Amino acid sequence: MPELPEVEVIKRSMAKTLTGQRIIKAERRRKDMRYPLAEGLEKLAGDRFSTFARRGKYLFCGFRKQKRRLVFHLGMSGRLRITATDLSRNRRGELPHDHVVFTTDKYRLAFFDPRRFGSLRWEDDPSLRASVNRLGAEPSALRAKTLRARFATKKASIKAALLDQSVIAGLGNIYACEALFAAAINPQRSAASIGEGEIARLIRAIRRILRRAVADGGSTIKDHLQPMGEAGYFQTRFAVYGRKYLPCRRCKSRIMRIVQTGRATFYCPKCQSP
DNA sequence: ACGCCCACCTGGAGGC
DNA sequence: TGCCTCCAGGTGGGCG
Repeated sequence: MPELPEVEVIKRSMAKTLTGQRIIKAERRRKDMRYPLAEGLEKLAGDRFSTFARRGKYLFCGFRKQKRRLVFHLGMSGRLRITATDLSRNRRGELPHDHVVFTTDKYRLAFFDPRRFGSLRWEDDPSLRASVNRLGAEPSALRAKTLRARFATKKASIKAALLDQSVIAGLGNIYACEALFAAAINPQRSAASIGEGEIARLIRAIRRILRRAVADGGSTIKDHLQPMGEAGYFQTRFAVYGRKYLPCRRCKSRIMRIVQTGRATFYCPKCQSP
């Protein structure tokens, strides 16, 4: 589910609602996720939520007393849900897939993830640190020169390069497709073939798309909801993603769907001609 | 060393 | 209604 804009929207909502909230209870309901869920959450009882930060698709959550931050990754289907009460529970008293639940004076925060590709680890967890250390530049900090140098040695397609988190942190399948359309670059071109002017255009396109997506609350296709339950609306503005055979918004050609490195790529063959 | 395939899971959609 | 197949906003281990 969540790429950079969704994680950013979730982070802002959590910061607004949870900062300073006193934790009454933090419990792990299930630990057999892709990575074992952080241990020792019960020590957070009596502590308070303090800071919220994002790096790539990782969400960092800091506390007043506990030195280490907790780090969420939402995988494909992860959500963070804030409810005022426990009304969200079913007859048996639980929502299935609420793998971690924080209870504060006012709220219940649940880490919900049916597919269990997500993770919740302490920031000093070796596997988490390795992943975060590998991350490339935040889109806001991208420099044309360094990006071009990075692409120059790649044999993969530009689409695959944009999904490589060690090059740019935070882009996923939706926003990679949308950025390539906005920059009028064919997704099958090799990363190394992207020229100076195109790199500059691509960086501007990435920033513009991400900024608009955040402003729209992210993209809600099936899973993503903001913590308080609101949908995102950027999906209504998709130029190509999920629009196979629909007319291009710019030139009316049919949008095509191909598969690159196992992922669907949507593009306009005319606007993004090779 | 890099690029690609695949597994890791669940659930929704669509076909029959 | 049910059953089957395909598909999905990500990541990393393993293999060529």
